[in-house]
Amino acid sequence: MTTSGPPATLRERKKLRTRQALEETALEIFGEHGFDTTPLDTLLEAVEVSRRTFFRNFRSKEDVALTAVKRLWSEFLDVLDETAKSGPLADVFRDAMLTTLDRMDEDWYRRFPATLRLVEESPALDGHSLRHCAEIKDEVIRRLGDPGRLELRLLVEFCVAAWHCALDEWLPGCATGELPGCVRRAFAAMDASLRLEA
Amino acid sequence: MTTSGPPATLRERKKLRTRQALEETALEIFGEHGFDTTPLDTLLEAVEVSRRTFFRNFRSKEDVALTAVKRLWSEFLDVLDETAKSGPLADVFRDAMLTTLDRMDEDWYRRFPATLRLVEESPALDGHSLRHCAEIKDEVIRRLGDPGRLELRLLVEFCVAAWHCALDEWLPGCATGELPGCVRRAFAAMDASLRLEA
DNA sequence: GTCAAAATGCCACAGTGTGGCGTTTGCTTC
DNA sequence: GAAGCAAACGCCACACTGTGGCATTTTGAC
Repeated sequence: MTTSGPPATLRERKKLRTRQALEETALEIFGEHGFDTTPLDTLLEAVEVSRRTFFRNFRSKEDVALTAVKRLWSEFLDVLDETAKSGPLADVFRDAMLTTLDRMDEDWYRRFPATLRLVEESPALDGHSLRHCAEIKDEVIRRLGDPGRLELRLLVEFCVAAWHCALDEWLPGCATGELPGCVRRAFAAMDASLRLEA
Repeated sequence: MTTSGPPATLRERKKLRTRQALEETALEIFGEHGFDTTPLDTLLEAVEVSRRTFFRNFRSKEDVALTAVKRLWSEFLDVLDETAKSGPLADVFRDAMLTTLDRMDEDWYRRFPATLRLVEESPALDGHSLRHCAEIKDEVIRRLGDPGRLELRLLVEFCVAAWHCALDEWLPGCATGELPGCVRRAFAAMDASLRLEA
């Protein structure tokens, strides 16, 4: 990430440790026994924290499972704020995503595919994921121009769709270095898709 | 709807009545007191059915609130099965949607906007709605061609995005006759959106 | 060392969704 | 029309998620 200066105080470091332990263990346990079928208590016992503490760190059971996804989009918005917007907005979106992917660390590339597999298996998790994605779309729109502009809304929706298609292509193999290629292919196909005939 | 021959037996009619009463009353009550803030029990007491009976008719609290949305997409798939697919697939999608809208009755045009307003207010409902939409997208893709085809996936995502934009434009006024116009405008804007510049 | 603030744990509660089981109600057959 | 059968229903109890109150421990500051 960009601006994650290591917390000075011992208290903050401790709190961060339990947060990370929850995120990490959540992926392990949910990945092994399924998200819907594993009670939250199983995670709490494994990390040895009370329910109260958990809900002070995460809004819901889904939240802790989706940290990798949220981190990606959070970074994406940061990148978007930094970059100069010029030329075709679809290219701006694609390049911002490529930059974002470049900034993700090794640990993220291990957690992210695991998260996607959880999302595939659990409708509840998928719903949460889609909902979060919708919020991000609104933010992206606000950063790219006039939110009331119909074409802009369509464009952002389409870019996110291309991103999801790229993920679908990438997920089976999950080779870290291939994701940018999948993204480029998906964005390159956007034009042809509109002209697709039966 | 198309193939809804009125149920012959008394038992089926009775069951249908409670189903409809639940759907109708749900929109009233949730619309008045909010979806998240209204317990399911309030609905159950109003319609005078037990929780057990409710969950035999609907999968969840969200389910009963989204019946109008589900009915739309169900009809849309039916229309898609009936129509001949030729020419640009984006046009096929748009025309199928226009046909679907034409088939909806007056009652639906009263419930549907009310449902959309509920979805706007409740993240949980929105998540369920988006999840259902994703399932429909897969069905549509299967009906339009090769599910593995990247361009096809993109196209369907884009068409659904256009539909949602049409709804956003329509929702404030909600005049029944204007929805087709909103749909045409949104689909007409698709081409320009890809070429949008900063 | 002391005191204030923050984080935690424990307890109780509301709300959603599921399963078992006995009872009612409508359908069928004689 | 009466008996038998199956579907729908209501009641009860339970598991799971998420929230609020409150006492306790831990940490940082003076």
